[in-house]
Amino acid sequence: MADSPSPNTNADNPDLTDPHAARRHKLAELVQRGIDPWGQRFDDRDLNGECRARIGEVKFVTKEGETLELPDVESPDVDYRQWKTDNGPGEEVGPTVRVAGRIMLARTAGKLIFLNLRDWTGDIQIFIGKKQVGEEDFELAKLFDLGDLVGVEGRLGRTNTGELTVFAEKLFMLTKMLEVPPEKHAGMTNIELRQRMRYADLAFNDGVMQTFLDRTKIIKSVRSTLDDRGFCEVEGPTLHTIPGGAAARPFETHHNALDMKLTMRIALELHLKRLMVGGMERVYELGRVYRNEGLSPRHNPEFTMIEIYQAYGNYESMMELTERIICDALDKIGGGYKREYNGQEIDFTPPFQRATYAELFEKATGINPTDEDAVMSLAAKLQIDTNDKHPDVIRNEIFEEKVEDSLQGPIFVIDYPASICPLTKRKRDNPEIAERFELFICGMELANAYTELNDPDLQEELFKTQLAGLEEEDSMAKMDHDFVRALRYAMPPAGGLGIGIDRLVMVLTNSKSIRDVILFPVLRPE
RNA sequence: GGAAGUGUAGCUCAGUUGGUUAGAGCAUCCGACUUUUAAUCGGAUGGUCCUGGGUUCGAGUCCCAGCACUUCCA
Repeated sequence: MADSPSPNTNADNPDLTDPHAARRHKLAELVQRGIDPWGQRFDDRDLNGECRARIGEVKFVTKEGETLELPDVESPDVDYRQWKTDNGPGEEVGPTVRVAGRIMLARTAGKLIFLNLRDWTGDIQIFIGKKQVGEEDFELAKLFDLGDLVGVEGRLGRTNTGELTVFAEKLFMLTKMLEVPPEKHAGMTNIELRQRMRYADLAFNDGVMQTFLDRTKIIKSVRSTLDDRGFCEVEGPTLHTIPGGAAARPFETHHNALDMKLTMRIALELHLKRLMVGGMERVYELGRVYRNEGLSPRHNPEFTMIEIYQAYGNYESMMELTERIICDALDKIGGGYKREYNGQEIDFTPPFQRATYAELFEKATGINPTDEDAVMSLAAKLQIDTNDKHPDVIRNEIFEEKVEDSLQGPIFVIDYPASICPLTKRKRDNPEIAERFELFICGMELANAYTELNDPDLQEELFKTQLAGLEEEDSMAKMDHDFVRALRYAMPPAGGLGIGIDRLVMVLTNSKSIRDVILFPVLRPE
């Protein structure tokens, strides 16, 4: 692939029509002229975005010395050439700037070169005229290739079409690119290449940088929402001796000095609850968890989640908090509460819709979920394996198949069957129902919250009860004696909330795959 | 784990029923052009058709196996 240099690159007589060889040749040419192809300090520069914001400082000075404001060329009514004809002769005069960035496009027109220079605040056009920059710099400009990082010093102005442009006076080679850039219209579309070479994806594909900058904004926003409400961020261990807090298969590793098996964490829950016992009344952790499962557009083996615990709250408090976190994040990235995801309009205006597990089940299947015979016969019709399975497990498989995909949301599904929620407090008036909700958007589970179980004896009992029909790795029922001991020291009644950050970012940035919001998703080696 | 799809130049893609020397655009190189903006115009270079077998006079194309990716399902 691209990492093997072409055979022409080392030959004495390189084939200059080979793009790689041509770049190597120009590199050598730069060195020969005493120009460092890898650049030097240039941090006293102006960002392209700042330059664009200074467009108002560019004036038109007529031959008579009169200074005119320039018209707004963004307006379709303005023909800038005509405006100049009407007001000329004269020239545009703006402040001197220093910019740096990657050459995205280049157009030569005789003894002129136009560049589109990109930094992470956007693009700006560069005008390089042979007469204007002088022979030496013009020869340097001829050694520039698409993708090179260059610096330009010059005056801000406008071209005849009105475009804001840096009229170069001095050029700086900052770094040569030795690889060939992707196709300039289509970009790099091969999904595997984009993920393997995220650097090139970020540098050359539109929208990729914005998605990841939005991801950062969203995560910052989540933290600030919680910090503003007095929550304390902590860091729990990522190496666990007992993988707990979720139903998932862990990654296993080994500690040499202690000669013991360790597992990567699959959830944050049990350690955060220990901290609540210790008196951290509002606590959260935002971090990576690892689940040894298959890959899909919604699953990556390592992903980012946040878990939040609030003493003296319950799942109702967590619903309000969930809405607050999402709406604050939407405010930060802009674009309003009505957004498109996968072609559907999602309305995030709070409060989000709420419906119970039982009523959604009945609506989708026409069957009352407490009617065991009807549930069993439906399961048979759906060809769900019912052997040795607890009725609630079967019920939940039907729910996943018939209800979840159709939940466009945002909708809180509340009040789950208690037997599938071993870490959750039961409803006081109905011990069959757990105080739990899941937030669904476009059929995707985004958040999961409980009124947390804090009865140590009941917790111990639930750890011992393996639900019939569940594989061990699918069960949350893994005895953690220290956790039960912690509960005996009294954990306050509390609400707990977990949010899948990657999925939240997917929905808020309209990304179809979790791999579009994870910089370096898991891939097989090349 | 199962099914379907994809894999051709550095990148994006065509490639007919199996038939001459595998094409285009971008990029690259040469030439023209001092206000272009997906610049334009003229010319040139560039291929392990994913890998390995097989069928055939002849395979990018058909068959088998494998690899990678994508999507759907479990």
